[in-house]
Amino acid sequence: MRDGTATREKIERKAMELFVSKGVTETTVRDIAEAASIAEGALYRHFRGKDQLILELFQRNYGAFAERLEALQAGCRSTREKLRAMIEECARVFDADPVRFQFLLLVQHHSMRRLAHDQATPVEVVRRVVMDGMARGEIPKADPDLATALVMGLIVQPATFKTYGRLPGPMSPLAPALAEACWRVLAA
Amino acid sequence: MRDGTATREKIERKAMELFVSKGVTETTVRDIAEAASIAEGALYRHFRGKDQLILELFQRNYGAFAERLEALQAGCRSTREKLRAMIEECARVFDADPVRFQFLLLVQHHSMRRLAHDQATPVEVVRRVVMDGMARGEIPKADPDLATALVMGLIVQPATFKTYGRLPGPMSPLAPALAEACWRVLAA
Amino acid sequence: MRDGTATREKIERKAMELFVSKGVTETTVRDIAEAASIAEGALYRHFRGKDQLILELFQRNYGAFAERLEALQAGCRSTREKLRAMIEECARVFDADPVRFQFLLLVQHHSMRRLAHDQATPVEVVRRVVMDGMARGEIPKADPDLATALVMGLIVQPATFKTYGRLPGPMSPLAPALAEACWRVLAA
Amino acid sequence: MRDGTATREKIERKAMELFVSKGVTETTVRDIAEAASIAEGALYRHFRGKDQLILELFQRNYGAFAERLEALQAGCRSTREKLRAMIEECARVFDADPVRFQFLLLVQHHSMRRLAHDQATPVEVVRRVVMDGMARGEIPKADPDLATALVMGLIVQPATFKTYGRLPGPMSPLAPALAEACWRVLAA
DNA sequence: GATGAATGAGAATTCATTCAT
DNA sequence: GATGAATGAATTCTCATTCAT
Repeated sequence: MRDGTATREKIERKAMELFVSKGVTETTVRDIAEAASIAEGALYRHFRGKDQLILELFQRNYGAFAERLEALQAGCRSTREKLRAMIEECARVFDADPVRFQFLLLVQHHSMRRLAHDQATPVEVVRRVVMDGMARGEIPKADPDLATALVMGLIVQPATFKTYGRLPGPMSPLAPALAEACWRVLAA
Repeated sequence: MRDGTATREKIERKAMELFVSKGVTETTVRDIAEAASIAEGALYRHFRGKDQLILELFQRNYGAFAERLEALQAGCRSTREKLRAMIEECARVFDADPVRFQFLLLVQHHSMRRLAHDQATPVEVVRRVVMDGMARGEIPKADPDLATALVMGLIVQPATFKTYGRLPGPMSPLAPALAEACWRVLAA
Repeated sequence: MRDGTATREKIERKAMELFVSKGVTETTVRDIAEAASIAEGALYRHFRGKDQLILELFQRNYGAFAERLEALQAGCRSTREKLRAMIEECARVFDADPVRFQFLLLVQHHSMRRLAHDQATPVEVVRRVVMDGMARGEIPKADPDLATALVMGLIVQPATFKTYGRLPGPMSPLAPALAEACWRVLAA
Repeated sequence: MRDGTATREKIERKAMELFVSKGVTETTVRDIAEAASIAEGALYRHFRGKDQLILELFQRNYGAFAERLEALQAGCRSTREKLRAMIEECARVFDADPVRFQFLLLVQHHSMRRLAHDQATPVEVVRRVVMDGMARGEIPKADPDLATALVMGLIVQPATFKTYGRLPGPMSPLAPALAEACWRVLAA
């Protein structure tokens, strides 16, 4: 294996899977190495340590996710469309790679503090869309943070239910209903 | 502290505080013992071990919380009132003892599996209220699990925002707005 | 073993012995634990880690040694007597506990930086005696640092020779010769 | 660098620098490879391993140093001149390449055992000069090992002081004073 | 000859739990 | 009942060395 990139990606994937299924602290470096079929020490050629692996995994995915949401909302005219587009994207990501989505949910509070201050986050994108909607009069004025919390809750909690088997099947078919729920919550 | 009960309660309280502030795995038995001003070994006089402490803490509080919600909803006529009463109770609990509320949020997925199968949970209480509402025609028929997820999201996410400082102040003043949001989401 | 003091002292002694015979980095915590007949983890109840063990061992012994030299020189009238008293003490310490002496020699440069700045060192005591002697006219004026180096060399190198078996027998019988050598080097 | 010799020399030099500044055990093969701008594995093309690198470095330099001292003393008539010439050479070597000098000081005890038994050492050269001086009546008869230790101390300790910054400037200007000190120590 | 990914045998350290006092 | 020293297994991480490319 001349190219370490393949190993690195295998580590990342297996690590995310284990973090999600067992918990971050409960997953040992040995677990990850075994799952990736490499020796324990090999991991350290690719990541400075477990912490940095977690952080890097989080930063890259969280940032990319935020950017995708940002691009999507920027391509929509109305606030309602923006919300729908973002929710659809969330559902798409969840279905395409549930582990990735759950990983972000899992470590977000722990890794958030160590995030670069200028890095965009999905929550901030949602918050900005909500505030813009209020500024433009498309949504009645209200506490933007509470509104953001409500929108996030309507997305995150169904995803959590799906993760723990309380809701069966893929997420995407629910997207329209979630978008509708968001709109009802925000609209007068 | 002539009575072992006082020590036991101190252990429980300090343990919850540490679990919430540092994480469960990150909190050591020594941490708990120090915070409770007892020797490490003394903890084992009151609990079989760390795991059992966590489980017991979770079971008792989760169960009691579910019972309170159950009693409240049973005392209300309409589904709308039931929801409002439950949300107010959640907010009250959060404000009265944020640590306890956050602890339940924190370990719910981890400890859930080991829960006695017949034990009631807050989620089940909410789910039953929602289903009853649909059966009674007070709420339009829809997927009851999705509906439950949405209601839970509208409660849990604001609490999470408060926990991480994204939303200031106590939770109770938000209760009416959350109840209203729930109703809009559930109603046709 | 209710009292941890005995264990602690056993750790300190065995650690010094191993450090001197194998080298500091080459001595593992397991080596020390085995030599002290305790489990590896037990060491950490007495010392925060290997580094702190080394530092504490050094600080206490180096400081105590400096104080003994200081007290001895203070009790002497002339510079010549001061030097002789200090050299005799060095030889006595070497003979009474060669491991301790060699340990100080071994880690002095490594641990010196982390020494509290106000802590006295044997080198400083010697340097002060030399400077006083020059100020009082008992020794011809010269570079005090070079003079200190020469005196130290006349003590340390024989000790090193003894350590590596180039010089047999105890150190104390050599003390008069070393004191005489010092005086010749310093005197006009 | 078309010639492997250049690479080998770069490895040797950088290794010595690192050994002196960080310690031998604390210097990793990777450290050396990085400093020498080669890949980790490439080092093994030139040396069988880290240990052999150290040993080779030591043997060659220690032996060459001994030979230089031997040649110098052989070219002098009196013991006093021999000592002066050797001390001047030590100072010259120290000033020309302090790292090399310090490296020898550093690993001498560690590497000494593995030295070929017939290889000359600087200590032995000094010892022979001292013994000859006694045999010839130029130095009063005394324990030749002790005398050797004293001479070595008067050279090594100032070098150590210089290494750790206790004595400023180059070593060569001190040579006459050191030679004088040696003579006083040895002479009746 | 060079590269650097991979190995695997430890290294230091942590921590739930036990147990002598 | 309480104490805290001791245990021992597990964890993260290091590093000399090997080897496929």
